[in-house]
Amino acid sequence: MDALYFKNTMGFNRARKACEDRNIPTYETDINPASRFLMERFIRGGVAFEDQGVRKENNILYFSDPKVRSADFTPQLKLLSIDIECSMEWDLYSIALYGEGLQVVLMIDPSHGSGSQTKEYRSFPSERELLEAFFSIIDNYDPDVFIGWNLIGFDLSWLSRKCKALGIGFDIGTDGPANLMEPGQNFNQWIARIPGRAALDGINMARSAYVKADDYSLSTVAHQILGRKKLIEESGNAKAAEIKHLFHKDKRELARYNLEDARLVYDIFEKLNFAQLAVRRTQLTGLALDRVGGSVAAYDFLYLPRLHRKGYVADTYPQPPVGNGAAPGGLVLDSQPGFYCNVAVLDFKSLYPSIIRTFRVDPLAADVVLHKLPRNSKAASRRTIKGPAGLEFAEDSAILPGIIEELWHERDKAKQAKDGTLSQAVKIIMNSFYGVLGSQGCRFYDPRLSGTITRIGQWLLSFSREFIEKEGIRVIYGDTDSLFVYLGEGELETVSQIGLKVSASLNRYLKEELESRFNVESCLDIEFEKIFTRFFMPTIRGQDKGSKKRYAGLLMDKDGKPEIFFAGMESSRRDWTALAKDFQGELFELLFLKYGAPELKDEMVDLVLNRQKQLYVGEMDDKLVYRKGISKRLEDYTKNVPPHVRAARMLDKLDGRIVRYVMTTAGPEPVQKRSGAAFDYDHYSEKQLAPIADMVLRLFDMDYRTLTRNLDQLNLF
DNA sequence: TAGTTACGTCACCCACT
DNA sequence: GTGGGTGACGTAA
Repeated sequence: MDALYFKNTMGFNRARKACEDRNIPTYETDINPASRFLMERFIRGGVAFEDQGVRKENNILYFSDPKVRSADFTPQLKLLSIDIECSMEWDLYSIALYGEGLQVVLMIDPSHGSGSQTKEYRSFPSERELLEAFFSIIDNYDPDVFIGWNLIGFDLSWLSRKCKALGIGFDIGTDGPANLMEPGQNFNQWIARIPGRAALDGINMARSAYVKADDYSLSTVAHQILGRKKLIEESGNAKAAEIKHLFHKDKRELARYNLEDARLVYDIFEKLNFAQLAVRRTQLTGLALDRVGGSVAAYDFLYLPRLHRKGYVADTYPQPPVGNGAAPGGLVLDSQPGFYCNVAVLDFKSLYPSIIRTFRVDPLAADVVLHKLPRNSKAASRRTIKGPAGLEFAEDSAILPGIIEELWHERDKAKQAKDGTLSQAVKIIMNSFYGVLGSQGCRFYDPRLSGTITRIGQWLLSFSREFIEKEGIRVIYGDTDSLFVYLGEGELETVSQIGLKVSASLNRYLKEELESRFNVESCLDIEFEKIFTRFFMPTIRGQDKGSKKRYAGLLMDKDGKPEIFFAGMESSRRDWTALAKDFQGELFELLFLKYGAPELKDEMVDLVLNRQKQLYVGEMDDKLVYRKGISKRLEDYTKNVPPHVRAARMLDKLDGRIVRYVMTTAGPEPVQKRSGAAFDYDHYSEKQLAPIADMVLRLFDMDYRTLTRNLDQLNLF
């Protein structure tokens, strides 16, 4: 293998083309040369420059052909939240800027000049003058990162187009104008190239940090995270109309609204530590601040330099697919439905990463065995490891286990230092490795590799289950890395001790068995994670068979307060109405807190009948909204047309991906555009209340239909 | 500027009664 | 009217 080095990208591209034309195979040619330069030097975020060739101009340092090396540096990023308001007709109304020690709204106001200017409210006669002031404020404030909500896809791209139309540079960088790239063939996102600064979108950050919300509008997320609401709650046309109204009638109020939005984004970033999370992920993966989500890219960045140091290079992506098709996923045990007291959850900590470590799962280590590749270690250490399932690996050639081990230590350190942000960043990356190996988008894709991980996971879960059952403890459910064990009646203290004892002896047993069966040192760790003092496992709707991935349980939270936890149930899904979710919450609160009390059954019947009655008399009208995502273009729903699509088609313009609609006697209607038809209470009773009630009522040999029909006959309403 | 599979539920559609 | 098949969605892990 020859390595070719180039002085510039043009030479690189020319040689690449020449090789392609002559059918000369090349390797890793898809890697961007700048990324290559950084990854081979293990530069991940922090860079040290040697001071030769440094020049300073306009407070900016320029380096020409400097020596660089990696450096440990954690910046405190200076954030600037920006938000624009504009008309549907493409007129700019205002821009709000919010940062530390800076809050100002720039407002278009042709009617008067500098009359009512303050530090926080400045008006301008034209878009051009406003934008020039905007650029000048940015220049003075000198932020590292712009933040916003749909910032790149909306605010920045809007401003970029506006600047182009006005014939002025989009001058928000430190050194030359910013470049906004539309979603196109190679990438499906808006990309902002801003010299000297980055742009981080709150929506992406929220998703990548696993913030769960019914939708990702600023309004919803701000309410959930900060408990604060936007000043204008409408959406779509109503919002546009309100903004237009304010612009013409009450500019100060519009400014207040505009600034509050910018501030909400800023506060969400502060509260959830988004900027620090992005910095930490950059330091762990080497990926640029604004693209830390790329799992495949992160894998390449960490893996390739180490592969080279072992004397190998990887293929250029893409390659024709290897192996045929499918790898299994996690094992999900059949559940034993019913009501329980004291169900403990035993849980493998970071199961897949610990399998990779224990059994040395690795692309190179597999190829070394499969293709008998040369190994450069001493014969004595040329051991191969074969676990309970899947491929065999050459221990001395494995790279990935070492990467995970390093990350594992980082995570332990982070936990010790109580750095939750770092700990979370490490966890996200460790967990992505399995997915990457099973993804066609990765140059190391091989379903035999991902399949080895999942099969060993399945084996471990079954093995653990058998151990626990041999101890005389019932396992009522399990999913991928968890076992739900029934500990029986008794004081919380007593049964918790049993749980702790079982998990400890299981850990010991696993260690011994893996050592003797596979000659490996176990990195697996099963933990007594929590205990539900009350637990409910539902059946599949309309059947007696236990359901999977759905359950409800009663936990004690940190302050010793009882808290109901729902997994997979209607309460944890956005596509059920508040009517159903609130009802389910109330039913389970009653069931769990009053379990064993003689009045439970009567109160349950009362609750069910009451809610139905309230529904029909209109007291629940504000809880009848469904939310459901649209994932295709509206005209592409051809096989069948579900209700949310029917509702969406009634709208002039879809505002976001999620449709909010209600069921009326005239069918589904979007909340933004009601025909005036009445709510279809029968629909809500049958589709939202009945299934929720029946799940619990069957414990008492009752059902919703009988209960409510009897009531009808008694003519109570 | 491409992490994965397993699962439950619903509405719609169509063949059949 | 019924019931099986399927597309779509959102979720667990």
